[in-house]
Amino acid sequence: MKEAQERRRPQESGGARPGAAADGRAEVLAAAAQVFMERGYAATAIDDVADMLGSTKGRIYHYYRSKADLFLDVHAQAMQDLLEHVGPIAARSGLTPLERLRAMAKEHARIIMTTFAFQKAAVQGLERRLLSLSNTRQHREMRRIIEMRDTYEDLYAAVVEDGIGQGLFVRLPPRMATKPILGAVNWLNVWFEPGRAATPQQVEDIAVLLSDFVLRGMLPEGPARRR
Amino acid sequence: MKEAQERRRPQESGGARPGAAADGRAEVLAAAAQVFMERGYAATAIDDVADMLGSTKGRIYHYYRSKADLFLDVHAQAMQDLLEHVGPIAARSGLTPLERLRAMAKEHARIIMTTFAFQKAAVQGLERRLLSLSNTRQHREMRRIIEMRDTYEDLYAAVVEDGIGQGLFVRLPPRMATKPILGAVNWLNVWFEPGRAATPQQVEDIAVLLSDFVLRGMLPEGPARRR
DNA sequence: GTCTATAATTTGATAGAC
DNA sequence: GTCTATCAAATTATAGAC
Repeated sequence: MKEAQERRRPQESGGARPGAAADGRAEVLAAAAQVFMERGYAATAIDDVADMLGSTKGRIYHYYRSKADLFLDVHAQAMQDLLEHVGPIAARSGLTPLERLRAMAKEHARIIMTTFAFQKAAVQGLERRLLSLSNTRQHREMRRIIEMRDTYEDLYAAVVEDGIGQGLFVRLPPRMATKPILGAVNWLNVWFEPGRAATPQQVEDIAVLLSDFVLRGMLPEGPARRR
Repeated sequence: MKEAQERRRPQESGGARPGAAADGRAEVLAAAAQVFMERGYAATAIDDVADMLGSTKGRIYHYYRSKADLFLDVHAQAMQDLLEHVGPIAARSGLTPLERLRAMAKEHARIIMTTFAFQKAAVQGLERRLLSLSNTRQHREMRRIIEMRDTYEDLYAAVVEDGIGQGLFVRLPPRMATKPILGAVNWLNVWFEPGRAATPQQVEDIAVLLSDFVLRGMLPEGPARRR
């Protein structure tokens, strides 16, 4: 049974995206991200999102036609955040593949921690569950999101390939190498708790630890290391 | 009716755990793992599990009193599989921390790929969603599962600490170091598709790639490497 | 733009036949 | 041990008032 819960404010810790405008639609979106993060897509009732907003369903259905549309928008926003911030680093000139990979992973980690609700909701919903959308418009939007995700992975595959070509990285199939790289960082979505340990300094430390880890994961072992 | 205590091995394609016996309860459990994996906990209807079994609800409710109990058992089984297989490696004598960490991660990866339904269902349900179990018996079972998970992480923290003590690994807080290690491997639950790429050789290759990656992630960079 | 009220559907769980 | 039938609750989405 669903307990009566007091209404909370939107844009609580973890739910707010910095720079998110305060128009109605964005407020609804942020609240949805928060609740999807906490309960997952299927377990979230539209009424839960309304409660989070301190309003009723009417407000949500004014901006979104369905729960699936709402979720798709959260997911799209999450992917766009990644592409917007990591894309420029991937394209920046004057960096070695080492510096580039490290900077990309570090920024990725930072985005997860600072827009946690969106990222975590998106990762949870990455699933086949939504592939069964019969609605054409929704299905197109989902294809677009999957494309964004593939584009994002391409950024990593490219820097890996570059690093291998320059003899800096271990020789792995670039597409395969992106799996542990993204896995090590994306696992933040499972263990990170924005409530505690969310001072800027702690976020920075975690981002550095993770990005250094994945960089070392791509570096050949030093000759002086014993086995 | 109360629940039986013992559980045995299920035996389906994606949910296959090797060494299968075929009692009714285990069949139900394996089918549940399969469906939970595909749709997630909340989106799974008991009728879906019944369909997977080619039967009706009655069969499921004969063995389990609720959907939550069914899920808890899938989760417990997944954790037990990890502890049973990786625990002995963590305790084996005559291995350096390097060899030990690599063997542990490799076995972990292998278990994910060979008991995929159980592992993936468990990772998806790691969530806060189940923490709101009011039922006392279920709540106790959940505490037990969380304890298993903590115990499992301890295995990695211990070998990391050991390796740091011997000057083999980079100096990181052991608990923090386990995050990217487990993340790189557990990310398999997101991208691996047991349908394709599931020949024993491919499973082996992936396990080696991932375990080598996490090992390198813990090794200090060689002195001859340019930055 | 947001609310109340409600229709339509799904679903967890139980009872009792066989 | 499994099935059929059914209920009670929850939930998505809509209609129309304000």
